[in-house]
Amino acid sequence: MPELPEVETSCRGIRPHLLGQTITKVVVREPRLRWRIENEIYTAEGHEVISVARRAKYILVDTGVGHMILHLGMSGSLRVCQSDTAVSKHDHVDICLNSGQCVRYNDPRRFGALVWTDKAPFLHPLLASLGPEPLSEDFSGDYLWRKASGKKQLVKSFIMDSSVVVGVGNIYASEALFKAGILPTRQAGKVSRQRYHDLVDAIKETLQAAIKSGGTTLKDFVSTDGKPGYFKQKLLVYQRTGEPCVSCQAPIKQKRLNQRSTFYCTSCQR
DNA sequence: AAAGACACCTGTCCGC
DNA sequence: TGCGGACAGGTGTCTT
Repeated sequence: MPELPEVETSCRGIRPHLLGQTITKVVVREPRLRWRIENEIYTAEGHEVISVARRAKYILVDTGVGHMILHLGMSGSLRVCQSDTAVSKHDHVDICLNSGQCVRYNDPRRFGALVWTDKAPFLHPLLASLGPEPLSEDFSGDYLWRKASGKKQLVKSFIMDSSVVVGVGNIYASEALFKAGILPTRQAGKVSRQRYHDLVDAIKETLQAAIKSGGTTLKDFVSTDGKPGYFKQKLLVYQRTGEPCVSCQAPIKQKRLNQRSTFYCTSCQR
């Protein structure tokens, strides 16, 4: 599920259940995620959760003696349930709490990760070379324009590069480029400064709106599996191949760019 | 150095 | 109904 809004929603969903709780047990039923879950993860047992934060699409759980770094990959999800709730297929990990609840990690494709670090999490190799958060002030039109200078890469690939900016996944890359009126096949270095300003605005708007919609599913996060259907209804181009453009009625086109499906309108995007 | 391809995995859907 | 193939929200690593 996870684009950034989904990860943010998951992070907000689990935070109140984790904060101030002691981790009584970490149950690993299937250690073979993207990387094998190392035994160090059990260091967390007996320690209190001090904070739950998000950086890019990583969820960071601070235990005081180290951090859990959690990633949901393509198909991962988290939910909060009682520790004795029957497990379902692909429920790989439980983080059990003294409240009797646990955070349960489910991931059919196992592209996700659960990593332990006893150093500052931002120094971890997975996080060390990440670009700015898309919703921060550091992410501006000027920043993106300067960064794009001389790049021959497609603008879509460019904004999906996590060293440029984090959290722009395949869905929102198409969506934001449509809103900004930029063809995904443009070379990054050939897009004007003004258009990068428009693109940054579009990325921020798109992500913010999605987080807001994700928020509406927050209240029943505990009881449901936390799968929000928020984006489907608001998507302007993604998976709308052949359907009329919301702006000009021309049929939406689809093309594969760097092995990723890409959706756009040839008359609204230049 | 930069850009693109590939790999990791399971589930689902579509055409034959 | 079954089977093969394509595809799916990510991203580290390998190859050009």
